[in-house]
Amino acid sequence: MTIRKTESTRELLLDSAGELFAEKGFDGVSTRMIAERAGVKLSAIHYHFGSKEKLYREACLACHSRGRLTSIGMVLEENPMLMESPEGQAEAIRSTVFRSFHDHFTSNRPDWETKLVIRELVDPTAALELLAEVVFKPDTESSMAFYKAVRPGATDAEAATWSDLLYGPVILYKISGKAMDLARISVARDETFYRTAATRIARMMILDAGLPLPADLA
Amino acid sequence: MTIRKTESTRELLLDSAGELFAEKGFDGVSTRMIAERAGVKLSAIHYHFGSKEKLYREACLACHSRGRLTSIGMVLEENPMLMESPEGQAEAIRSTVFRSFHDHFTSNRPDWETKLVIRELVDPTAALELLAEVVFKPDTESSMAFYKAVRPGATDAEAATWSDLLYGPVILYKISGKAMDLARISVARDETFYRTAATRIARMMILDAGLPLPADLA
DNA sequence: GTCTATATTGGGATAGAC
DNA sequence: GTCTATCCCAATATAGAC
Repeated sequence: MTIRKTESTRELLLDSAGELFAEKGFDGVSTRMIAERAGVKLSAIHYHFGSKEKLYREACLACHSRGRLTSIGMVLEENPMLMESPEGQAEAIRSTVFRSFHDHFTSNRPDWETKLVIRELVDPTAALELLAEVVFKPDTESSMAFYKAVRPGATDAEAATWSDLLYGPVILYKISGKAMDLARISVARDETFYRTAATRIARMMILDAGLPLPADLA
Repeated sequence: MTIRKTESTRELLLDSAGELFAEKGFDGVSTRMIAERAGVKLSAIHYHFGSKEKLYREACLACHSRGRLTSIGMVLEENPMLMESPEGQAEAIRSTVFRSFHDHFTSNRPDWETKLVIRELVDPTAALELLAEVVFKPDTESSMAFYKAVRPGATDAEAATWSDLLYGPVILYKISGKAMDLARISVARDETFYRTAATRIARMMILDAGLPLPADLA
């Protein structure tokens, strides 16, 4: 989009394909559209990737490695001391929620890089199995482990439903933007809106885990 | 699938189309697949509906009229007295959440009837505008009005984010089932799981609205 | 209203020159 | 590695007999 002169044909194709697949899904995009947007010839796709399906898989993996979804496991890895007090645990939740929202809505990263991964949740293709192993499984495991550490008696189902609420809302906001704009014209999905949402979710998740509420979330 | 002998060709096509569109999306389904599943000839589609796109629109509308998503507006209409006490308001939330989960996961209604509507949230087609007016707008308006009645000082954005959390989780569960099964094989999405989820969400939403928690949600 | 063709387009993929 | 030209098939849609 900007300084693409230096990008290789392969990278141009990956970018174009990622954008289009994220927006319209695998079936909604033709190889001709991808080639045209990339400014290369159709046959380049098959030369570099072999098939449309393989290009799709490559795009999923590329966008995963470029734009990782924030997980509570990442936050705890960066600052392991957070686990040592209820206040720290609450902060880990707050940080995870706010960083997730930042990743998706206020960072300047192109949004197809995560949207494509999330799309597989909803519209599973053959790439889902791969992504589940590399992305979804580690993330849910880290948040379920966190919840069980905080509430030792919890069942798997309880940990899972808590974990779902940690990531679910941001996923839904990421995916269903157009419908929201149509449904309520009075509420703009701007930075303030997402801060309001993140605040509410962080507060609810911290309280529901039985942890003390940080002052800035009251 | 069961007693379809008496259904008209038109109804057979609507059912088959609804099921397939809900599962694979507009682009993922061919008219041939629809006709074959319905047990009718391809040309019947164009005779009865004119085009694939018109059939899709009809299917969206049909499934909406058959399987309405539970909204807090419906609950309050059925029992207006609930608004008259904080306990009643809390019960309205509890009832909305549990009925939503029942509609989607434990009723014996075919799930394409709501899944197709929800899919438009994620994969907008030309039908989205119509559905936003008929489905999404009334539902979000009723829940935002409810929140504002409970918390008079609330902003539009606050009401909107609360409303999103009321319906969001069940939508996400409805849509991303396959990915969840792959991501955590230890947790079955059975009736117990969904009861756990509904309990947690109802509890969080009631507390976050500043209302008293019913005894059965502790 | 339902059938059997068939028209027509657009899709993914390939061959072979350069 | 990239180009042009083309193959082959599946898709939507239509025509016209019954």
